[in-house]
Amino acid sequence: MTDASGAVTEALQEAGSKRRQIRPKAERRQQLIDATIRCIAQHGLSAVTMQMVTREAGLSVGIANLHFESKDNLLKETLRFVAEEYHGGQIEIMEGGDIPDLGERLDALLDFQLGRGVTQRQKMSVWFAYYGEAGARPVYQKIVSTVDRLAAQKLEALFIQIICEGNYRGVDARELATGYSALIDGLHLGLLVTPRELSKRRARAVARDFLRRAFPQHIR
Amino acid sequence: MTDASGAVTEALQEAGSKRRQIRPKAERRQQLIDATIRCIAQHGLSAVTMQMVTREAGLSVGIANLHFESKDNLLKETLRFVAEEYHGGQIEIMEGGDIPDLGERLDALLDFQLGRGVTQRQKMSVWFAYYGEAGARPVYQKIVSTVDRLAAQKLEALFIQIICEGNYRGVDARELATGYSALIDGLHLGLLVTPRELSKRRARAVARDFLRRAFPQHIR
DNA sequence: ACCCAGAATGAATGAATATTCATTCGTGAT
DNA sequence: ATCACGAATGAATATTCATTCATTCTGGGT
Repeated sequence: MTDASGAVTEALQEAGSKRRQIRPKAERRQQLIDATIRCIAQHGLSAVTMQMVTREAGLSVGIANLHFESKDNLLKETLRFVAEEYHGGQIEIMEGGDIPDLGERLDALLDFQLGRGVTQRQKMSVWFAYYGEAGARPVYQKIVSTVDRLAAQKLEALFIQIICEGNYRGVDARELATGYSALIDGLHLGLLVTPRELSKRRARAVARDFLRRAFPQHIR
Repeated sequence: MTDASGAVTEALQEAGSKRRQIRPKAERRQQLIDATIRCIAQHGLSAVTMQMVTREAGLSVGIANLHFESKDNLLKETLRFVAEEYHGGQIEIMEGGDIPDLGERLDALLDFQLGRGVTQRQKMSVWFAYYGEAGARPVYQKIVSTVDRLAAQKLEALFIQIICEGNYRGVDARELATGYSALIDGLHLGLLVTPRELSKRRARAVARDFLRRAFPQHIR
């Protein structure tokens, strides 16, 4: 019976019913964060309103202030979510217990960074919307730099392993890691702002080229 | 006498006098654009108000709508100014009639892109604030991609010259240009968001390294 | 000296929006 | 079946902000 009533509820909601649903706090929070991401991507950070977000989430305006205390906080938590999702995925690959071959691991990283999931316009828009405000908002800066630092360390560690394994000379792991990260960021930016000039395919080729120059034995 | 009265006026204004000054349209426009840049850098694009901009410019609120027809337009024109300033400077160097040596020209480009003028927080903030909104605002996208395309062509042309001169093999000018542009963008982003982790000095070193790998004979 | 075109002002207006809170209603416990 | 807790609602409030425009003032032309 539960299933049936669930289906009915869903149908009613899609039809615009105002049937009220009580759900756990964590679920509502995620629902609102997801809606916020969609709104930022579609309308831009500066145009996002609470009404817009809650309508997108199919909820009432009051709910946002119930689960997050303010709009500011909702935006902050949304950034935290996106940042952790992106860097978390990266870090998992870089630590990569499941991919022993270092060359393959690099490829997996590249796939993640320029593959379907991350380069969806939605996520990129959100990412850069916050970067744009970071100059003026220390809170955003802190959230981003915290996860960023960790990812940078992991990347450097991976590069060091590769340098050892390949016995590469005259290569500074740290500098290379900085360059690679910057390159990926720049490519994301290009994909977002000038998708006409830069295809995903080409972005991947460019990044791969960078790695090939540095680690010719690992990237063929 | 003109000079003296100018000095007096300035002094009065600094002291908070409300003495009214009539100035040519072009000058007022620039004054407002400059104020807008400062406001975006300090408060973030989404927090900028007309009151804020006009106060920063030392003018009344009405004036902004006199010279630009709306806030939207003021923001659009400000982006156009910043974009043209940045790309104009770049293009001038790349065409570089005054620097015949190609290696030196590359160095000059690097100096411009990661030197004092461009990497001032102010300019970078503005730059990325707009990028952040570009996903949702076709107008911004168009302004940026127009100047971007031109700069990309010039860079490619310069790289082709260098490849010929150095007789480099297996290097695709277009792909390299894409990579270099993306790298510079990414470094700007790093300088803006995580200045603690990335100094200007290191950013320069990273970019130089990229060029050295590609054109070892030209960059020492 | 005096005009007056039009630059500049800023109080007033109205629209947009974050936040509040009195009320409603679903749900699990009894 | 009933209750009571608290999740959910959305109309109302207070604030902020873009835009307008009646008025004031400047400076070049006569």
